[in-house]
Amino acid sequence: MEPQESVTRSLAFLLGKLGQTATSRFADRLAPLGLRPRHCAVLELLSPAPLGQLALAQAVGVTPSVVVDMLDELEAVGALRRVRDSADRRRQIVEITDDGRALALSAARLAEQVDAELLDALDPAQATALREILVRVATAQGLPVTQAAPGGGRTAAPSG
Amino acid sequence: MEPQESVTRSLAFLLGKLGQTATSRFADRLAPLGLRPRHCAVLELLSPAPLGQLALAQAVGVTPSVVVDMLDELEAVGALRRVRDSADRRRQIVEITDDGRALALSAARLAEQVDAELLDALDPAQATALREILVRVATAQGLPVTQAAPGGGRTAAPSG
DNA sequence: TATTGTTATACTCTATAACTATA
DNA sequence: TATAGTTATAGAGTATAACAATA
Repeated sequence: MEPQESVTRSLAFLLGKLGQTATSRFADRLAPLGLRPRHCAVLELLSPAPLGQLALAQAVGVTPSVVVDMLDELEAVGALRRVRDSADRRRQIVEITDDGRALALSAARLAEQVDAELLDALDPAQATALREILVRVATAQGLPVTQAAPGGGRTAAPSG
Repeated sequence: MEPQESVTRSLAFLLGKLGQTATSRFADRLAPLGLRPRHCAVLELLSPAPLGQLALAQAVGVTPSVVVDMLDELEAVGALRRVRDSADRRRQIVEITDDGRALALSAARLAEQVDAELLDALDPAQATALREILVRVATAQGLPVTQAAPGGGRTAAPSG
């Protein structure tokens, strides 16, 4: 890559500022649901199968103490359950509820609305390219990204 | 654009999480310089011409009280000067110094290092496409982006 | 002694509101 | 009365460290 010699045109800065905008807008739309953006990743990662809290923390990419708070809030809304592991009583298995799945779906639709706003300046080909590239970068950086939906639509995990 | 029905694959979420990563890494590299990411935009926006603090706040996209802090810190490092406007003594004209220009340049080089890390998973054409698209989105969203560097920007891809 | 989850705490970033000094 | 800048403060988001229960 050639020298840009400009911070405001660097990916580091653009992603940071754009991410701030995107997150803030998403949070606004999510508020009526009683959710915040970070909660959504938890729900989605729990969707295919239950997880312990430490595994969840690693998957979401936050520190365990943050998971405690998020789980408290999501449990209060009825989006998930903490079940004590009978085999190892230190562990809690976190399971998503039907309400949680419904919330995750609503959240995904709201995210699409924000996306549409952000993509306003782009033609469809660029919009598609942008999403593909970002998914690739995010995956390479170890960030939580759920499996691609085959056929471009539904999330079809090996449901449990 | 088709429904994704996934938050973690939405632009809103991807940009947020990626932005967080990018900003944090950039901040780490910037720390030895006594700068943080947001300072860099100030220096760059001041580069072509001095600005008053309110104009600067609007240009950077933060609230005026934040500008005060940033300016205090940048002034302490000798990166800029606040000059009282003799025509309107309420105003302060903010001017970048030679040291400030040098810092801005160093910062841009550090940003490039972070970019290289982030772009690791992409081929050159995708990397170029990503930057162009993000600049376009950021500009459309009213975020601060300086003019393209003359002579020093492109060549890499057979950009369509 | 190590590990799971929790609590307490602190730090960063950003915004709002009240204040000052000019106008 | 309005405006430029400042101060004080509060909120969200994240991280570290100490702690309880269990292994």
